[in-house]
Amino acid sequence: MVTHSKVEAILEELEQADTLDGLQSAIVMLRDLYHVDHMIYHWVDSAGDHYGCGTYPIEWAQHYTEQNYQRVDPVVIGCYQRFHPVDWKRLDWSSKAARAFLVDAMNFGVGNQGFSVPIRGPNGQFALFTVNHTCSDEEWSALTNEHRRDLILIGHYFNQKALEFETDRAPEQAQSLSPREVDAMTLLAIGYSRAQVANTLSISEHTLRVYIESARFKLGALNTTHAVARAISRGLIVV
Amino acid sequence: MVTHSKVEAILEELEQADTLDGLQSAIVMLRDLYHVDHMIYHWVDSAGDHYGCGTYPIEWAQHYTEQNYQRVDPVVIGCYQRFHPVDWKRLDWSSKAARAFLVDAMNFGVGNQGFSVPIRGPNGQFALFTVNHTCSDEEWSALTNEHRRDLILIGHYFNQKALEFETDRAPEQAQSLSPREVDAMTLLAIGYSRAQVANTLSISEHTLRVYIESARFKLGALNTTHAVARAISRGLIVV
DNA sequence: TTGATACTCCCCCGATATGGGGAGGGAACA
DNA sequence: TGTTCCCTCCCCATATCGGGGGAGTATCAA
Repeated sequence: MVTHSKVEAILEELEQADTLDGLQSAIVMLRDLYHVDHMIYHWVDSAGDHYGCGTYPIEWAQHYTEQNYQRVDPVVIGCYQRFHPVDWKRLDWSSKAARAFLVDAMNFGVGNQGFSVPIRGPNGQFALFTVNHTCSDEEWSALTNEHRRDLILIGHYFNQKALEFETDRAPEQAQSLSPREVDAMTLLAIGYSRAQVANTLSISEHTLRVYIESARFKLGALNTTHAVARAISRGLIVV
Repeated sequence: MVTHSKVEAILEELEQADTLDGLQSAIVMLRDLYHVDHMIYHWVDSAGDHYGCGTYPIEWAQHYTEQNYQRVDPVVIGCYQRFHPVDWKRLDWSSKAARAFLVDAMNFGVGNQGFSVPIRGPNGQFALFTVNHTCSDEEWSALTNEHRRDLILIGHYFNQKALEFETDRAPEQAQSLSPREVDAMTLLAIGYSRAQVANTLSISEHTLRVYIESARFKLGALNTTHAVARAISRGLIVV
């Protein structure tokens, strides 16, 4: 049983943490406090830079990365489309790749029950805070119902800390797009060709190119598709 | 003073709510419970469709919309770049437009103290949950420190409800992509050219084209950029 | 067994996008 | 009053994309 004062104390301590080691030991403490097998916090993004901490065996974490499992992991895919925390049982495990992934995970010591909190930050940052355990459905349901709100808050504070540590990675984030650039990106994102976009905006195609290049530069993108992708995931345009 | 059991009760009730009126009356209750002048929940969206409820005078809400104040509102701008809730005093009010906005707001009965929780959902959804009051800095600081976590949670549950009501805006079912198609879309989304993607996946460029075309077909996309944009906004890939 | 779905490979060619330049006017901000 | 950013327009060469063909493997499920 976890009392609210305990949760408060944990959050206070989390707020004080100023090293990555502090987060790692915090998550171990949390796991013990809630009497679960595993607790994990990690960033999700297709680029290489991962950040996370938790109690999964390192072999599994490595294997996950090597296999690029986030591409097929139903937890990642499912949470990315949701706002509320979700029990793993409610996710879509029907695909072949998903079932293979699950078998693999359990071979590495991942438990049969899971509960994950999706967390979103500025600039399209996305992270997962997950609790994992081996037990019956009934026990798990009782556990998650009781601690759901604690877990939301703890995930939130965890993410706050992680953002503070990783502040160096998003230095020129405030780069916003000009109205015309937003127009251009938006129309490209809905499938218009350059000629169509230029026509829609009633400007020459040459002018349009300037906007696209400018947006590409601001977004640090390598090409138009990349720029549109970044604009969407940073929430600069809505499609 | 607000006890945790009260917060729990509120959250429970919030979860039960099934009408917009339910949210409106909930927010009035919350305002009274926390003894503040105003409490507001609203979506922030560059497009036209607003959604929100709260206790600001309707004149102010209308005026805000008419003046397109979200473009200059330091609360919106500041929260959009932050993850943690923020006291209005810590925002940047230095611009001329911001000061004019503030004067206008206070003329409409908006209090001098504010505390806003940024909330992010899938597909770039962004909302604000705000508490507003008139009092001294010391009182306000005590109030926000005491209830910060409650407000994060309440904001979260409010948003969850709002998303449920607005579920109609995301009707299209996600036609899932094959692992290879996900690979292709993901690599394209991070700026790789067709040749680079093919090389990275160790397949011929011709094969890659088959995947891209297949994904484009499944996503109903007109070109590669469109396909990537759809894959991202439907949560099929993570960038 | 048959059918469906993924995954892999190959040809040609025209349409389109990209990247490298340069240049001028206007609004806003300090 | 100058600097900075935004909007607008232009040329050219080449890399990339998109559309049209066709064909073989493997796995899984009906």
